[in-house]
Formats: sequence, structure tokens, C-alpha cells
Amino acid sequence: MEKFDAELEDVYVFKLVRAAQAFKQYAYDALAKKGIDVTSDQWVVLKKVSEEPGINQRELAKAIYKDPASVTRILDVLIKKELIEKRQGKDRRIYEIRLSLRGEKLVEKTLGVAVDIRKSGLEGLSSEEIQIFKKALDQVFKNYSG
Amino acid sequence: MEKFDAELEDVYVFKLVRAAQAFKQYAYDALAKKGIDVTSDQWVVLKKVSEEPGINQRELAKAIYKDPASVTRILDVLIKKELIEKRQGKDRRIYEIRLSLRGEKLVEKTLGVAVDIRKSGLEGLSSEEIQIFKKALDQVFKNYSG
DNA sequence: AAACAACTATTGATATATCAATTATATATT
DNA sequence: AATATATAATTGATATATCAATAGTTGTTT
Repeated sequence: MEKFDAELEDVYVFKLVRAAQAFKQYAYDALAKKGIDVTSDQWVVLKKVSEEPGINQRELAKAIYKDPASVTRILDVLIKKELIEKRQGKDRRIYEIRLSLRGEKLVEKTLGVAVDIRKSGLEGLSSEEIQIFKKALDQVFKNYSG
Repeated sequence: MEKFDAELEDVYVFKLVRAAQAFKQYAYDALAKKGIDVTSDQWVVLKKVSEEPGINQRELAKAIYKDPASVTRILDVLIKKELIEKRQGKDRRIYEIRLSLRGEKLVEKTLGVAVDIRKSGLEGLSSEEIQIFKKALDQVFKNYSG
């Protein structure tokens, strides 16, 4: 028996989606302000590739929880920006993904900005609240991806 | 001076975006399973219009934190599905948005499912944690939309 | 009233997401 | 070896997001 409905504003999933969207926009603007022309989704790819140079697209997609089709298209953009390089491995179905020199420089430059962006988002929250926040995000993700 | 960087997996904004995405997918599938063919974004529009029949697109966009252009396109889809009706008001720049009969029935049918979907996402969290979670989502949103 | 300014909605361009279908290659089976 | 199956990546279709430009209306100002 369902007891209640709620106004949109009070619904946590609404808040969740809204916060995620606001973050993406804020991040894009903050990076642009530093002359860094990448979206947060492109950044996720760049960061993961810098953590695991030579990773292939399937693994990359899995690691960042994106569809392989999305990864293909994000890589297209990053290759056009000359931040990423694709090389065929022995298995010619597979591409090894690496940062270009330019990509490496950009990642270096961006790391600090990314830290600042994250910090800005948490202002006004205690470390206990932040702990619980992260835990809740993980739990919600788990509940919704099972 | 930035002290540290972190692996993607540990970054809360990554968790945030990932949870939001997982929710959208889960919601879509759960609704589809009940024979309800709307995305969570379409649902947000339908819900808001049911809360404020006759609302115009500008107000609607503001209320649900979407770009007016996005609202136009979501409405296009909902009109094609015959769930929404647009009527011109006296001011002929403005459209009054209303649910169709079919839209009203769908909203009725969907409300309960939506409650269940939200509940599923919170399993394993205490009400204190949920309170803090909501507060954190609001704070992050505020920090990122200022 | 005419010219200009302000406002609502739409459209086009680009980025991303999902799903289904396709291509190319590799592996397994007979 | 030839055929069938599996895997990696791409592509096309549709939905949504942002931004910029435009179209249609209304309001203002002279």
C-alpha cells in the first residue's frame, strides 16, 4: 500500500539528477575559465586512460560505467582534439588507448583544477556528512544497478 | 597547494553522476515493466504539469531545472504520445501546458510505481543517513549552481 | 502609429546516453 | 581447412543537455 506521493522538489532522485547536472555544468565552466576545453565526461575518460595507459575500449567503458558506444564517441572527440591516441594491438579488434603528449600535459594541468572543483561542491558539509553522502551514493548506485 | 588527487572510483562527483545515471536506467526499465513508456525526464515534466496545470514552458523549465530548449523537445515527444496538450493563451507567445486525459490516467498509474522506484534506491540506508543524503544533495546543488 | 526593446518558444549544432544492428577479427568445432 | 560462434568496436536511431540564433508577440517610448 503506497501511502504518499511527494512534490517534485522533495524527491531525492530529483535532487540527485539535478545535482549531477549542476556539477557537469559547473565543471565545464570552471575548466573553460582555466583554458581547459573538456567536458566532465571527456575528463573521466582522460583520467582513466592516464591511470591505465593502453587500456582498451571495452575495459575503459566498464571502468567508467559508460556504454561502449558512448566511449567510441567520446574518444572520437578527444582524438580530434589530439589528446588521445588509438593503436591496434596484436588482436586487431582491439585498440589500445593512450594519452598523447598533449593529453598528458592537459591531464597534469587539470588535476589540480579538478580537486578544486570537487572541494567547491562540498562546502558547508562536515566530514561526517561527506562520509555518509559518499556511502549513500554508493548504496543508491548499487540498488539501482543490481 | 593541492595535496592529493584520487582514483576515479573514489571521487564523489563520479559516484554522483554514476548514481544519477543508474537511477534513470532503473526507472526506465521499471516503468517499462509496468507498460509505462516514459523516461524519467518525461516523467518529471508530466508530474510538474500535473502539479500545475496550465503552466507555461518558461515556468516549467525553471521549476524542473531544465533548459527551455530541452522542455520544448520533451514536450514534442509527450505530445506525440498524446499525453500532453498545448494551448495558446491570450498572450500568443505563451502556451499553456496541460495533461491530456490519457496523460492524467498515466500519471495516476505511474505515481505508485514512482514511489516504489524511489524506495528501492534507498534500501540499506537508515533514515538518518537519508536525511543527510538529501541535505548533501541540496548543498552540492547549491554550491554548484551559485 | 512607428521604431525599438523585451520576452516566449523554436531550431540548429554539438555532446552524451541507450539500444540494436553491423563490421571486422579471433576462436572453437567439426 | 571450413563453418559457426564469440568478441571489439562502430554506426544509426532516438532522447536529452547546452548554447546561440531566430521567429513571433507584446510592450514601451517617443
